[in-house]
Amino acid sequence: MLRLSKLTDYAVVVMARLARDGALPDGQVQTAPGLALATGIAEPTVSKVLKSLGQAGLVEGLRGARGGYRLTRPLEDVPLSEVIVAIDGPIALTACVDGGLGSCEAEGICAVRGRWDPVNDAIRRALSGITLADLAGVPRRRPATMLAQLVAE
Amino acid sequence: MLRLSKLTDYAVVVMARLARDGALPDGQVQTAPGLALATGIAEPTVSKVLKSLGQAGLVEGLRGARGGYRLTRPLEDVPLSEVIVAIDGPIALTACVDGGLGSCEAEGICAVRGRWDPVNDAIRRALSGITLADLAGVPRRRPATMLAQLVAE
DNA sequence: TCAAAGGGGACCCCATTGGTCCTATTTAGA
DNA sequence: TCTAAATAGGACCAATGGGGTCCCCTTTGA
Repeated sequence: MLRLSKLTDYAVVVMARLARDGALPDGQVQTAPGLALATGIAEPTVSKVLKSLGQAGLVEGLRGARGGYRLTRPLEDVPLSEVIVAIDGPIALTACVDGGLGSCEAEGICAVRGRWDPVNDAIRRALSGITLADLAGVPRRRPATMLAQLVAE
Repeated sequence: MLRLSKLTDYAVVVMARLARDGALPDGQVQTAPGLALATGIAEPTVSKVLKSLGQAGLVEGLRGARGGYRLTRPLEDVPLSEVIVAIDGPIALTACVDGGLGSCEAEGICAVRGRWDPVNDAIRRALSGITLADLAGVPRRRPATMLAQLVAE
């Protein structure tokens, strides 16, 4: 169905919540349990998502008592593609692409070999053109009706 | 990993092969077993793919002895998005989107509710801009180096 | 009349993903 | 100095759904 993982969905929700609650760069932090409560997502799952986001540098985790998480960038500066990569790994629509040689038994006769690249590029571009600010309910710089056009540019 | 199904990959390969072997609109037909042999994909799988493509109107199946399949349109006129829809169903990145109300327990507090639409639109546009001719090794109207730009338009 | 082909399902298996849990490590505050 | 609260990291389990196979029916040319 060409769907992205639920975890990625959660990641967007969590980051949007961080922004809404003021956990901005150099701002106050929000704890994982708190975010779980606020978003309705199970606490262990929230933690898991935040860990991945932390490794990707999209959020900053402060350890210890009174610790928590906050964004490292405002939502407008976070393209959706980065979140997807952080959670799901590299964006590549087919196994062929990242597997290299030897991963496909039909290699010799495959008529489409190596031709998925433009597709992957197109998807990456589309997803890079959308920021988390577009997805969250926070103030946007442009009217909503223009989003589709922007996104398709 | 945001990947599309293997079946879709197979579908593209099979359709490219149909074109290459002259199974064009109003042309000769190719049998499923023959295509399996030519592509290296298992015969039952090829059949499965062709059935789906047939239901979507992308290929035409002629029954009976000397039957087989042929394209209903040249590859240039088949956007990749149609193939994906034929095999995988509607292009919708998240369960939220097509599930309607009641399918998400966090509905009340979800900050991203209903905001995935621009993402889905962007993906659809990107995939509609690529035709099977771009993916197959068949003669193209434009130099390969321009593909990425075209695709991203 | 037969054989070769497509049409439409049912069916099983397994890989991936979602989700949970446990154990370190860090750090503010009493 | 000690404790509690929090992140960091990873191991682990369960289930969904997709890949793949198979079967039976219908159609049709020879």
